[in-house]
Amino acid sequence: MVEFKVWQKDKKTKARYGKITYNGKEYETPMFMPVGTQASVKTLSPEEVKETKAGIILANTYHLWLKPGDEVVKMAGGLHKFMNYDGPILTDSGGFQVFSLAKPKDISEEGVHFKNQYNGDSLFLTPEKSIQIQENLGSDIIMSFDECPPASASYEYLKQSVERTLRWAKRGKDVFKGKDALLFGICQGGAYQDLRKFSALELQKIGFDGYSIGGVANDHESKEDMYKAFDYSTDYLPEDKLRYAMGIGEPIDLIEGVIRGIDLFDCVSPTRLARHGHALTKKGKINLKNAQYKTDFTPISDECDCYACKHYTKAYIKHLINANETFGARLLSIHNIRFLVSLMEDIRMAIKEERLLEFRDEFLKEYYGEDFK
RNA sequence: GCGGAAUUGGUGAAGUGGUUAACACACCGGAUUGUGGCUCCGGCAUGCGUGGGUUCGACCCCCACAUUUCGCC
Repeated sequence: MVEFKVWQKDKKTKARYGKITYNGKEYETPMFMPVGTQASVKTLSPEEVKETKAGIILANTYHLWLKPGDEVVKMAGGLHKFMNYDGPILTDSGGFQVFSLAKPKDISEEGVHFKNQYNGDSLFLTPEKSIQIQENLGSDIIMSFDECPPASASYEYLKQSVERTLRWAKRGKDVFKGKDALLFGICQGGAYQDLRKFSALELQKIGFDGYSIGGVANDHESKEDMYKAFDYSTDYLPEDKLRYAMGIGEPIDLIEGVIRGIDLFDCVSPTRLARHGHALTKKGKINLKNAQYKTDFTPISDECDCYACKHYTKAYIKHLINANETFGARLLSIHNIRFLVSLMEDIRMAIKEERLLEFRDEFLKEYYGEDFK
């Protein structure tokens, strides 16, 4: 069972420092959670994930439902046993994937019809089914099934979508067994204050163990709108529950999110960037495919304490990426995850020392360069 | 020595007597935010072995030379 407590609130911002307890272990928040879509953080073993000091990892209802099937995972004894990970596991509801990966045939009050991406079968996912799958998976933090409309959706569409997502959230809560897991509601409403407020307050009437902020960072949404969505959501969410910004992982967004009162973030970016040859550093993102690194026999970062930086050079990792060796993606994934986890450590320290805004300015100046406003 | 074939960017190669030489790989950049695991988007031959000629116009036709390759003595 996951338990959460806020330990310290920042005086100048909405940031909070907190602790999650799980199986006798403590995990500090704000926290970044790596994504292990198909019961695996791509290219990494659970030991390597732990070595980055990441706590919670994500898995996906949508993918695991289709392959190998939640019943198989249940037979294996749940995700923790199946994938040999004893830390907390959060599962996404499949809401986002249904809209982003499958082409939904039709979205009705009852649920969503869509095609299985692997074999074209017609499938039907409902709020009840999503919760049931997540319980079969043995998830510790379960998401409500929501509709995730594009950032370009009209106010009218968002309004009716928010209302339906609330009804779906209620239906999910009604079938949720509540055994050893938390259930989160998902706040939607784009960048509209009234919709976010309505969504946040209505979700609380249903009552959840934590609240997610969804519909952010969708199709080229501006940062301004993303931060509005954060603010308009957290302004109306309870102080004593976890807040989770879904799919957010750019360093600047993590910092701005924490400032706006968010505790949890997840993102595919550290591992995807890694597979494409990019490394995150305090001086910005670098592309190891660039010719300049061919004979650069220094680590990605001198200050980084990750396995990749302690033992390997940019030139070697570049060679692995160029040669299409998976070890390159693995080293970069370790580094990038460690980078974001370490950024969160710095953020938590800054909250504790009451210098979060100063920390943000220093970080951004170094990350984006002197000319950053 | 004689006869045949070939010669297009880093590589493999398409190509037609008529404005900008296809495509692929490699290479050089960029992208990537609730993950379809090698993806997506750009750039990249001012030149078609060399030198002549024919033609309004030639990578494409003709001649010579060079190189490669095959066959024969």
